[in-house]
Amino acid sequence: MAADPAKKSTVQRREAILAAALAAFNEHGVAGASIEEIRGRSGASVGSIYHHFGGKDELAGALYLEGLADYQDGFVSVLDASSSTCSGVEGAVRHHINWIYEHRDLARFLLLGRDASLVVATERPLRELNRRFFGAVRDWMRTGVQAGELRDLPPEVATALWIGPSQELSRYWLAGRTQIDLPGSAAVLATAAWLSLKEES
Amino acid sequence: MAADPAKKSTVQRREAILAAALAAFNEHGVAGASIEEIRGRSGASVGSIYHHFGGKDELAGALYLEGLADYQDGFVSVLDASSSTCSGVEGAVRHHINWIYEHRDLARFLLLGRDASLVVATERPLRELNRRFFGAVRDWMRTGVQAGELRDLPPEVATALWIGPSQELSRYWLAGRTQIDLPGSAAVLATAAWLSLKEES
Amino acid sequence: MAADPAKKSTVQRREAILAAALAAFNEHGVAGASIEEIRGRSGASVGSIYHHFGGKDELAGALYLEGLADYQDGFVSVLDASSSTCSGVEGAVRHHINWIYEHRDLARFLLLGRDASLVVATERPLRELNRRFFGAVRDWMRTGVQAGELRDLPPEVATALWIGPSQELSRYWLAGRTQIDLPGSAAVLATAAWLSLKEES
Amino acid sequence: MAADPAKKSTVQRREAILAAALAAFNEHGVAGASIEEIRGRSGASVGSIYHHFGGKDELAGALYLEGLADYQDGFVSVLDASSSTCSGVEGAVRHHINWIYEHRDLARFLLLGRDASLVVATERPLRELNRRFFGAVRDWMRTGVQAGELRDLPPEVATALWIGPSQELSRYWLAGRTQIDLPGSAAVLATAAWLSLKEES
DNA sequence: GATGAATGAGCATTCATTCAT
DNA sequence: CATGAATGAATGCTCATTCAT
Repeated sequence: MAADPAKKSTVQRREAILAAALAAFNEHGVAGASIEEIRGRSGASVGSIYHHFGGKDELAGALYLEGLADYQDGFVSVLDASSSTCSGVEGAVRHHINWIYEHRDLARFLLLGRDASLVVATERPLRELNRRFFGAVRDWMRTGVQAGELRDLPPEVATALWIGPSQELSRYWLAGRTQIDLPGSAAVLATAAWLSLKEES
Repeated sequence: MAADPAKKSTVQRREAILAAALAAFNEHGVAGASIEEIRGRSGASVGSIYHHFGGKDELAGALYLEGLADYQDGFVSVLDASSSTCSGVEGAVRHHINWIYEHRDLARFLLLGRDASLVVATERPLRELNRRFFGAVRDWMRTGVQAGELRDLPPEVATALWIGPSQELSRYWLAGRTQIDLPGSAAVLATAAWLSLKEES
Repeated sequence: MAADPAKKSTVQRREAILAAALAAFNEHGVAGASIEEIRGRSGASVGSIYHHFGGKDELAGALYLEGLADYQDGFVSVLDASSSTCSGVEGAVRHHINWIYEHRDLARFLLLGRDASLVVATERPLRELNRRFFGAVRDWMRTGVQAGELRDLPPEVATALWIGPSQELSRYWLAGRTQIDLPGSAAVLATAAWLSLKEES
Repeated sequence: MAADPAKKSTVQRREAILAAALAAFNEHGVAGASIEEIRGRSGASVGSIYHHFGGKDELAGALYLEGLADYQDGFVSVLDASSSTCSGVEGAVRHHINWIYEHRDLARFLLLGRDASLVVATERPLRELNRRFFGAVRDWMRTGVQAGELRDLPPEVATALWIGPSQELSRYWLAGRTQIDLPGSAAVLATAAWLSLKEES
């Protein structure tokens, strides 16, 4: 018997709910979006949403963690695949710009929507995710420092110099200033990042 | 007749409400904070809050606009008082760091709390405020560009390079990473900003 | 200016809610009654119910405690006013029957409705109420025991012999067996209680 | 083929569900307990519970009727086996105390949990059960009255005098006053019952 | 200006019940 | 007979806002 094409699989249902929630959260914020809206957008029933995610905050948490993990995985992959310190620094900037450009809705949620409820609902796994990511990044940077190619800066300062401008420009772009050419700015931002981080010879 | 020391003046009442609202908004977000909590923290009555501000969103808007205006005024003052392009760029970074360091609660609200409801309640005056601020900053930069001292970049990109790293580090700091030495990082960030913006000779 | 007769005072509002809740709880149990029903019966708004009582369980608790306190006060008054041990024992039985007969709805709630939620919501003041009541009753009985007029029994057993039959008959009556003549049974129950409790000479 | 030891027989499944339901009902009341909790405690699936009992109210009804029938059967057996009116009256009291002592969870459900929903779900068979039981008891008492050994009292009053004190003490005990010696009080309660019911010579 | 009781729309969440597998 | 995902009506409760005093 062939599968009923009108019937969604469990996985499809889950993803439909996530997509609907992302749109609703971006429009009204997590606190401002109602389950009813997510229900309507996703085609799922209220009970099904609760069955899959347990509650609105957990739903927001799932979105946040999935998005963050995807971004961080890509970032680390770029570093691992880089042939030089310079290309690693610049490649990470390009990945940053690129990821946001290609996942704008998710990026909007990650960068602009930091709601108070999120912190609570995802604290534990979020910490773990960040611990691993920042650990990996710091290890990579330390190698560059020891090779005399990167300035020896506090990790947070180095990260801010590296990603801060891209992050800031992305926020402008995500907030709706459509006249910004985000991908077109990647080269300038990448070069500037390397200029800020490299050890002066 | 002597003033009743237990009776707050109108101004004091207003400020008590603003302070209470700021704390509540930072803890739970604008949408998550209740008038009841602000009432309790401020010692004012529900009616009094409505009398002074008209509603929760307007209260949030007042906080946002007051904070933003103060920050922007300081920024422009630094530029106006600077004796050189370099000292203007670096001074603005120092002002940024300094203002956040000295107004951390307000800064937390401005940088981390961007709630959806705010946009609606303050759209008009917010636009006006930003229009003036960015106009003044662009004018100042244009002068530097024409003098051959600043790179000719799209305004948003220039702003991102200038303030992005400080903004990013401030976010880390405001989010609670207390091991960060924010004021101590000002010099590095200021120098890096100038390095990113100055026209290569 | 005369008071608007259509406007209920705060006290009247409170009592209207209590009366509506009592009826609803007796009909469907505390868990089965909805706030909506209490709202409809009382004429108050949902918010007003919450303003006055804080929640459904607290509302049930308030009813329970007020009813119990009234019953217990009457019981102790009878003992205090009795001229002899025999008249005290018998008078208490008559008070028991009489109180239930005259407060049948409240009695139904107290005797038949013991919901799980009640225990939690009223635990502390309920304990205190019972502590005082049973303490007073035991003191009174102890005097009778020392005078050689009452049997020396464990307090719970004495109470059971004293009030148990009246309680049981009241339950039948409250449950709806309308053919029972509750007041008319008081004499028999009072005499039997004294027969069960008095020291055989 | 050998039976899978991990697989419960139909009867075992049924009893596991009944036991889980009894515990859940005693903890939260019938209205307050959820099928989900019963599912978790019993190890059965939601569907299985519905297959065996049809619904929550029917489940509660089955527990109630099974318990009541067992209690009543024992009561009537004691009367039938009694060699004298006195030993019948006293034996019934002892059976009452004993049954509750040995079936405390079931007794708690029968005596303390009278929920509104029960009445509806079990009305018909419950009436029938009680009709037979009270009919048998009244017949037995009538014989004693005609023999001049028992007082001629309205049946409900006689029942209240007979069982009321035991019932009342049992309620205290079931409610958790663990310092009560229930079995040890049987003799006193039995003697008192006979004293209350016997015709004065 | 200040107060706080009253309002009632709106919302998250629960839960009995069904049914396809 | 067993399973558990799906359903959606029902409900307790919150909270911004109003307004008579």
